[in-house]
Amino acid sequence: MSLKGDQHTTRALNRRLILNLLRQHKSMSRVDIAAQTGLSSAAVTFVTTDLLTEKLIIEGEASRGGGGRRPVPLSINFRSRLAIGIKLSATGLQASLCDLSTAALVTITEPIADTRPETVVHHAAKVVRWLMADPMVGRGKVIGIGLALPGSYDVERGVCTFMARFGWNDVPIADMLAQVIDLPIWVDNDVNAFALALHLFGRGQAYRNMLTCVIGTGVAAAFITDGVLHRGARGAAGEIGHLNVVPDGRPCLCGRRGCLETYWSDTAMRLDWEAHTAKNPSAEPDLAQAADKGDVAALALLSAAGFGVGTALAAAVGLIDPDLIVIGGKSVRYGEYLRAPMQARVDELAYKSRPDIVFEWGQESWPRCAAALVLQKFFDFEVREGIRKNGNLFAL
Amino acid sequence: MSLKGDQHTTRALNRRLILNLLRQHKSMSRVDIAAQTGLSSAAVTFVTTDLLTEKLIIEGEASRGGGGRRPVPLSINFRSRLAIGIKLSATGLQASLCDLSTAALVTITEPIADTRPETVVHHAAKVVRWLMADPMVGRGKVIGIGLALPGSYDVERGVCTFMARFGWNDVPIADMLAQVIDLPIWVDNDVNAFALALHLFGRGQAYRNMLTCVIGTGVAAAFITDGVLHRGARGAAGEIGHLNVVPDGRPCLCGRRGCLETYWSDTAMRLDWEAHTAKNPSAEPDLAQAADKGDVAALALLSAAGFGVGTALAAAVGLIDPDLIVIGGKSVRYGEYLRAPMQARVDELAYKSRPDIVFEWGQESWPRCAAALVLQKFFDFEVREGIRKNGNLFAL
DNA sequence: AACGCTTAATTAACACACTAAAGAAAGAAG
DNA sequence: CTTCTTTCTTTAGTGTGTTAATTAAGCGTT
Repeated sequence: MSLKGDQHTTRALNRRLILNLLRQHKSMSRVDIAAQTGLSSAAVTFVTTDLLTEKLIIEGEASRGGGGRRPVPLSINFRSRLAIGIKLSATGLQASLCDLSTAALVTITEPIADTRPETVVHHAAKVVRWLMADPMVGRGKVIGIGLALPGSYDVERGVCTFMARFGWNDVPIADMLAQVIDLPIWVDNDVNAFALALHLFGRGQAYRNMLTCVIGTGVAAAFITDGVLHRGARGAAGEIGHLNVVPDGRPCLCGRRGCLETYWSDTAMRLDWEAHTAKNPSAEPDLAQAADKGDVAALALLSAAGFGVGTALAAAVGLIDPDLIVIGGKSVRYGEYLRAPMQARVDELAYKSRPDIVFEWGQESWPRCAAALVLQKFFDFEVREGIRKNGNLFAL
Repeated sequence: MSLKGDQHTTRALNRRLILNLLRQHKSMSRVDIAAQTGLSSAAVTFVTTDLLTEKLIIEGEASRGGGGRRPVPLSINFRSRLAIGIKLSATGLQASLCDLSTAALVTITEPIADTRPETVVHHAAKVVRWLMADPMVGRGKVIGIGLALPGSYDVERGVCTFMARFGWNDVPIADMLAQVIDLPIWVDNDVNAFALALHLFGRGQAYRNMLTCVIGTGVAAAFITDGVLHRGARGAAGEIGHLNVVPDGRPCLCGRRGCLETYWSDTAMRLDWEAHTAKNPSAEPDLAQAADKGDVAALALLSAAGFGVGTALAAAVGLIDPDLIVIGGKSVRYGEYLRAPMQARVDELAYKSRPDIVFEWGQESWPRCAAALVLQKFFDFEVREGIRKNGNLFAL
């Protein structure tokens, strides 16, 4: 589905261009924007006055004392709109009210009784109502809800096609939420959300090709190709956790054996370490602290994990040729003990390119990534009422 | 680099939209186009009269006898422009004069004395002059030259970054050719060209996500993500031939050991079969014919190859989630003997999606794919003089 | 054969968003 | 205070789209 062009398209294109420019460089004058975009200064005035009346951007104080009228710095008014990001996991929901920079203003967690879609919808609606009641939330300020799922989501059809840990198959979760929440809802796979968040505001901002991987309950990847998140034909792209690494190895939730994530997910590593400490009562019970103390077994475990994940990443690097690899998830706390062997393995196997691996994760990363699902639409598309109903797809 | 919008952008967008619609459905009336694109019928008239005066499309005879004025079928005038595609390989050049459907009108081969860039440029220029002298070539009919290289090419910088078999490193081949050929020149990796050709006119036309793999002198992949060829950060995407499949295995041209293509490239299989027939003089010397005759060793070899390549493809399938896998290259002649075990292995390992594998290859595939590099620009961009110098990038 | 009905394609009137160029605003320097 | 410089805005003109009316082309009925 290619893009049809009319006047509104032109304006939407330039609006997006300017908004994204301001997102990257935090502040620019109108002439700077004109020079950077190739637009005439008049056109910049037209678009920016629109954005100013919508309060989406704000004018700063002119400074710089070189001769002539001083340029007025423009910057995005990050607090002008808010987004709610919800991360769904087996333990429950974690939700944040975020501003346009994905800064989390309020965060709450909500346990869920069971994993049925109806239950999830119920709790999600409750969480949204709670966050919407915050005094920061003015009329029309929240532009949408982002939901990040630990499973496959088909954006075209709007259904969660598969989520092993929840037993979901073809659940139209977006529609179900839309029945109880009167706001635009954007759903996607959680690692896709991570990739988008990094591309919009994180380390990946400067790069057009990026590979991301989250090591937590499982191991999953996602990647940005030429500045666009690649979701795959059925929204199933980024699968590396179920790569077979040991023929006839440990049984996996997916029903097969020897999958990578049965060995090198954060959960698997924690269980392995627990088994080790059970046999060696003198060992430090926390893997990260044990590594810090120089425990040889702990270092060996993390080194093996780095080697194992690095091997899988190297294959992905050959295929995708990313500028950068970003790792997220709970395992990020192991830091260099995990990163260094991973980088070494990628460097060893990589043929033509050797991208850097960086670790990036925080307490509120998941719900912030979920909020990025909303912001992605905001910065990439025209934000208007009815965009969801508007049939004009904006995909190239 | 996002797209700036002005009047010309709008027209270019709609022009491209209509041109691509006509490329896919071979013939459509103006109302059909209007309905499909969402454009008003007036706009369609404007654009199509432009295209008609440029002789890019032609009106057919109205037929259909249902009441009312009969629609005039429009279709692309495939012979109105021509493109020259050149495939470079260690043995020499193969070049074709192609029409807009990549149909090869004339094909020639030219051996090269050595693999130095200067030599290649010399022979390429000679081949172009020869093809341009064809009586079919009218003034301004040839819209460009496409060159497909068996190595990595960085489209942004315009240099061949790496080509092992030729000993090339950072060779600015496009500029070198531009000095002796006065036509727009588009260079890319050969497997990328294969993927583009399939996406434009081959089996991949209906799909937005496709994985392609060529099994010939080496083994290499390329993929289309969301309708766009993914080239990677340094133009090095699609590497699978140098995946390590046997630790400390056969030595490879790349300097390492155990690479996939040292076992399952067409060349490697042929050599293996030659070694086998040397020991078993009664065996059929041609591997494909031996398989046809039911030779157990031949079938085992092809089956192992299918298993080996299938294993690598399965990893790529998990990552990319393609609609379809298309295999090209000399090995396509082994047909089902190779395809069936390959498909079986992908089906076995694939987690969420099991795309079909199809074989597609012909005598003139390489130069036709090279010509597709030119046509891609033609159908994706506005065709105008000076497009190469025009700084307005058209990438989303 | 004339007339009306239907569908396709074109034309006319208007709207919108850009560019180019002139003008206004805001500060610096003489 | 005037003049210069630079930024930003306004105005006039162009291109491309939309809607609505018109013309074109064929079929069927009287």
